[in-house]
Parts: sequence; structure tokens; C-alpha cells
Amino acid sequence: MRSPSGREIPDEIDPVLEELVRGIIGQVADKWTMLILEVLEEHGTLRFTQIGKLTGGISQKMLTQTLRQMERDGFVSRKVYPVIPPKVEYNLTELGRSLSAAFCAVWEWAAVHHADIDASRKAFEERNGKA
Amino acid sequence: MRSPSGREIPDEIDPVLEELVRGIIGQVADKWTMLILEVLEEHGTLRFTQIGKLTGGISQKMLTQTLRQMERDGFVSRKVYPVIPPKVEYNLTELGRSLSAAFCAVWEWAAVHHADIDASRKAFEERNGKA
DNA sequence: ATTTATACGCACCAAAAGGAGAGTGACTGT
DNA sequence: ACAGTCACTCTCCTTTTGGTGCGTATAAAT
Repeated sequence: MRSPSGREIPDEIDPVLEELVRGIIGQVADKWTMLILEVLEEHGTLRFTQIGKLTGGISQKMLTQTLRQMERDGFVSRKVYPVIPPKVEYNLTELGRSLSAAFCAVWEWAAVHHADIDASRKAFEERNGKA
Repeated sequence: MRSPSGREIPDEIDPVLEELVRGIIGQVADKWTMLILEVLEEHGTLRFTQIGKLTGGISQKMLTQTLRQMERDGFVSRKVYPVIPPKVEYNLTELGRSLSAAFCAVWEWAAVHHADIDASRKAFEERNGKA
């Protein structure tokens, strides 16, 4: 399914917006982004290491990276105190809070339906051989 | 905390459930999963190659892989017609549709706020050197 | 004088994701 | 006879992701 010349997909909806939105979803629907969003939503203003602890299992590298992207996208604000040792506070912007609210439905869904998923997986593995 | 669907989320979250839910989110918040979910929601029953075309830019490998996982998780049903050339129909299950509905808020959010993100990025890059 | 604490940046490396392309099997249209 | 169709699977290869550990600045605490 290659398309060397590019355009063969019929666009029934506005393709530009569609593409834009997809791009955003692709970046935003990231594991760490969602987790950090939730942690900040729940705890309010937090410092770097606190976020790391509350998120759980994230490396410093990923924490920095994700936080930076979120700052760039305008989901979090970053306040640096010029003290030593360094102190940086993060919290959600209005935009970040609205995104968090949008994701809320997904969290809720997962909480409600995890048992269904589990059951489905078991059934699937029983139907098909499980090597 | 309120969600668009109007239900409530408990203030205190059971850590075990929390862990479970995070695992699910990690797998479900996947670019291709979300995209396929959307095309199936929008078009109803579809065949393999049709999904590929409508999704756009997905390789056969990823399409197969994602579809398999979605079937395993119980989001799509897969109906094989024993004919030649092969014919396989996919469509959303009830569970899949409910997930799609949950993601709906995120899609809408992206559609509404993509301009904000764009503006934020421009501002960010202006603030921070890119000399 | 040495250690501790904080919020990173950087380099290196392993693992995973994912794309490209070829192969398959049997039937159907030319 | 032979190319075309569909829904894959398999192999090879590149790109991306992400973890680990080290370095840094410097004031306060030991």
C-alpha cells in the first residue's frame, strides 16, 4: 500500500484540519504526557523531582523531555527560582487543565472497562493458540 | 472532577486500580489505535485495505498488528469469509464504540485548541534561542 | 573540608518501533 | 497462460525511544 505520487485517499472531511488534529493527537496521546498531566492536575504546583516520584517509573531524561514539550505546547508553566540548589515549579496552565479534562473521559473509561479488556484477552488467547 | 459524560470520578483512587488503568492507557493511547478507532466509528464495517486507505500513511504491518491487538482487547470484531481472494470484515464492538466515545472529547479538544498550541510553540521558540 | 541537595544537559548504548519489499495461496477475469 | 486480487506473513533494515550514568553549580549543613 504505497503511494509514491502521494494523493489517492479521498478526503470527505476537511483534510487540513484533520491532518492538524492528527498531528496533535499523535504528540499528546503519549504515556508520560498523560501521566504528568494527571499528576499535576491532582496535586497542583509541583517541583521537578516531586513530579518524578508521583509519576512513578519515569527517568529523569524522559521527565525533562516531556515537561519541556508540555511547556512548549503551553500545557504547563515553568517557574525558575534563581536559588541554589535550583528550584523549579511546574503547574498546569488553563490549556493544560482543559486537556486534562478532555482526557478525563478516557481515564474513566479505563477504570470502568478494564475488566472487560482482561476478559477479552483471556478469551482471545483461549481461542487462538497461545504459543 | 466531572467529565463530559457527566459521571463522577472518585476523589481517592485505589492504587491497584490506578496501576491497572495506567497499563491500559499506555496501550490504548496509541496513535494508530486511535486513528483506526475513528475510521471504524465513522464508516462502520470495513475491510482490511479500506481501513488502510482511510487511516492514511499506515503500513500493512502496523495495520495488521494494531488490528490484532484491538481484536484481542475486544475493541473490534473480525469476520473472515472463507473465499478467494480472502475477505475479512472489521467493525467496532460495543466496547470499542464506548472507547471511541471516550476519545471523542480529546479529538474535540484538539480541534478547538490547535491554534493555541501553535501560538504557544511560536512564542516558546521566540523566547528560547534558536540561533 | 567534605558532603548533600536540585534540576537538569550530555554522551553512550540497548531495545523497540516501524517501514519497505518480497512471498503466499487459490481463484477469477482476459 | 497469466496477471490481478486480498489479507496477510516474513525478513531485513533504519529510525526512534528511552535508560544509565556522569558532570555541574554553589550554598547550607556537617
